[in-house]
Amino acid sequence: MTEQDKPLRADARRNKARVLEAAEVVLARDGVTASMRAVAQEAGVGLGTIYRHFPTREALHEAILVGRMERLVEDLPALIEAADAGAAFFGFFTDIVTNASRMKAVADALADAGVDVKAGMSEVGAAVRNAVETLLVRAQWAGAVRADLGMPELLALLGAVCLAAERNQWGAELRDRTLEVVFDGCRPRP
Amino acid sequence: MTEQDKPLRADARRNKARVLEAAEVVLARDGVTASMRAVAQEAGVGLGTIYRHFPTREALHEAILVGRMERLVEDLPALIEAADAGAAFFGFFTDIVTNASRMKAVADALADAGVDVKAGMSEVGAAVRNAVETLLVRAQWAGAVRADLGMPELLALLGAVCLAAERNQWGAELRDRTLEVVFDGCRPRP
Amino acid sequence: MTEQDKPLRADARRNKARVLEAAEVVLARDGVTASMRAVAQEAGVGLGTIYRHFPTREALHEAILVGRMERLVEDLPALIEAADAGAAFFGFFTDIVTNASRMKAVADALADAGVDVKAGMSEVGAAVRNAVETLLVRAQWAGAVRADLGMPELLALLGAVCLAAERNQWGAELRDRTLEVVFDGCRPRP
Amino acid sequence: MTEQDKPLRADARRNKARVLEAAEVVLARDGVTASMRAVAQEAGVGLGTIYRHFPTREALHEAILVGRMERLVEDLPALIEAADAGAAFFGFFTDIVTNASRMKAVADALADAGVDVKAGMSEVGAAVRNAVETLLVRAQWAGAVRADLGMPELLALLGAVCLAAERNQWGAELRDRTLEVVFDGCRPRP
DNA sequence: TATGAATGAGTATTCATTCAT
DNA sequence: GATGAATGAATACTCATTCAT
Repeated sequence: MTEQDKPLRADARRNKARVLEAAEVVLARDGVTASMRAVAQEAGVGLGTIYRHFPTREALHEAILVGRMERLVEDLPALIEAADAGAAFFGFFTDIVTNASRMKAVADALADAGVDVKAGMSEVGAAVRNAVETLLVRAQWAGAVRADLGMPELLALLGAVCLAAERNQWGAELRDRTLEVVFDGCRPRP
Repeated sequence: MTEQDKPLRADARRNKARVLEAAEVVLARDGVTASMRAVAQEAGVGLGTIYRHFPTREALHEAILVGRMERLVEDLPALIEAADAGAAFFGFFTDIVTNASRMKAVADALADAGVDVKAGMSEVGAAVRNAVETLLVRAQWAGAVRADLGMPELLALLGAVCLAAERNQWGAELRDRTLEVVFDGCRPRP
Repeated sequence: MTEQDKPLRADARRNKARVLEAAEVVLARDGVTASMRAVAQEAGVGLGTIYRHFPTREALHEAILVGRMERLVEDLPALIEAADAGAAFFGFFTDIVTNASRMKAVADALADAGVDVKAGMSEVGAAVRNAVETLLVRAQWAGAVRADLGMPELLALLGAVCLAAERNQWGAELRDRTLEVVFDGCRPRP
Repeated sequence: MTEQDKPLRADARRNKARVLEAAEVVLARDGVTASMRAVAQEAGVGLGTIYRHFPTREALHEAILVGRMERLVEDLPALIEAADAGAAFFGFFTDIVTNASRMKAVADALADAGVDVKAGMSEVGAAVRNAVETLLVRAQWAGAVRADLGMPELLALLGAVCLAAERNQWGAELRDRTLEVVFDGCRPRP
């Protein structure tokens, strides 16, 4: 049994979680240029502890991305089973945008549109894309979404709106009015 | 009488332009964290030359913004006079997005929708917004754009698509397919 | 509970001392414009180590001041108890001037006569002034110093001689001859 | 006739004088670290003009020193001829200290006590020292100053008091009280 | 294992000096 | 002669990363 396979001690696992949580808070507050020291302080651990769990700053950021993806995936199965496929599709879209401020990285990942996925994120990323595709196809079958809407432009749109909503702090009204335009563009011409 | 009123010497003006050009290239390449030294090297000038024309890194970034705005404004009068108001509207939208890789800041500014514009950019920013509004109203009068589309959501959409197109390096096809959805959303329901 | 209360690790304290020592040497050699890098090199530590212990250049300079003051204060109680009040007074004066090359800042502080002392130095500065006053009064009672010599001019003289001795690298002979003139001026007319 | 011998054109001479004057003002205001640009602005000339007259920053500073020395020398012949040699001696000392705020450099030069005189200053510096020595010797002959007071300690004292008076902004009263002590130290024991 | 002290390359900015205009 | 634009070495300070305690 190599050292890599060893399960983490309880306190080590707890520390890893605290670091991740703190990193999300600090990145949200200070932006991508937030320092490792700031993360350590927020987490209440030493700098070395961060580096024990994440070998580089990049690795920590990537771990946050993966975490967000995983949380996203959790909600998907229920939506996929929903009766109203159109409502599920548009609702999912709206949910993501509404939470865009905590989803910047998700937006980034979605906007990547399948290219250039970072190592370690391929599985969960693929899971998300699969689920989105399922939502899309079901909504198209149900006639709620135009048949010629492809995944690339859907992901591109979703990513774009998330990015802008987070960056420019869209209010609820602006978000709803903007999404209404986008959704109308997604609906079949009558 | 002050130095501000004096026109720059020919070589100084040339250098200032080179710095701005280089800064656009370097910012596009390295992101907002690009160093002043990198800009100086790209421009082929000394570090001091940058600081002669732009007292701080912030000032340089703002100058880039203003420059982009100004270039944008130059094309607007012709569009406003165009016969086909709908084509002018959608064409302008497409133009901006097509050049989005060099227009990140424009997107920011547009999306800001008039809020928190840096000093010195208010005028040109307002000019752009005015022109966009004219294009919108004319396109609505011509029946090419739905009547209930307001400026806030239009600017939000425009900003979002620009931001994403620049950030994720959309290819021509992805861009066109995505814009087609957005444009359909802007058109009146038949 | 805070970091401030924690005692420094042994090596950290050693490094802090080395930095202070090196800073004294370098400031004496290069003047107040000495660079932080020069201090780091003299101390044999990295630049960052200096900044860990002293957040700014100003803070380092102030720490040197305080350190010198403290060393000065250590010697005072014994002098104040000395049998020969005149010898104690003139001896103290001579001691300070003799060490003037490492006491430039003390001179500044003394000459300031209580005005404009940096925060954190007021206490020790006041202690020095109190002790000097005690030495003076006792020497006057003992008839070794003229009764009309006040603290302001005493501190002014002390500061002046220290400043010049440090600045112009007085040799032992020049210092002694000069002090003899000053001391004669301090003695009562027979 | 080489270029070096050519007398300066009237405007050039005027500019040189303006630069010197401005440099005195700026150095007094900003200290020795004052920038050449600040001097140029105060003088109302271009940077290049300064460098036409003074090849380096050092040269400018030295020129200021020489100028101050020269002004000092102008007053000396009258003092040397004065009837009361003691009054002349102490009066000269007081005058210098009184003007110490504009005499910092003089103080520096005097305090050098004959060592390390900068090139170009040797003549005027020597003139000053000669005159001071004459004042001293005459005062000693007149019995107003103790016979064992040598030039080195006299210059050292003078320099010290000037330095401190300028640095710590002595008021008139503090200056007079302090000088009284020094002068008493210079007088013969009765 | 956890800590945080140490490191030093990298950043923005200033300023003496040169030289084209 | 005068100007001020250009230069780039130098400075204070930050921060990702390593490693002794």
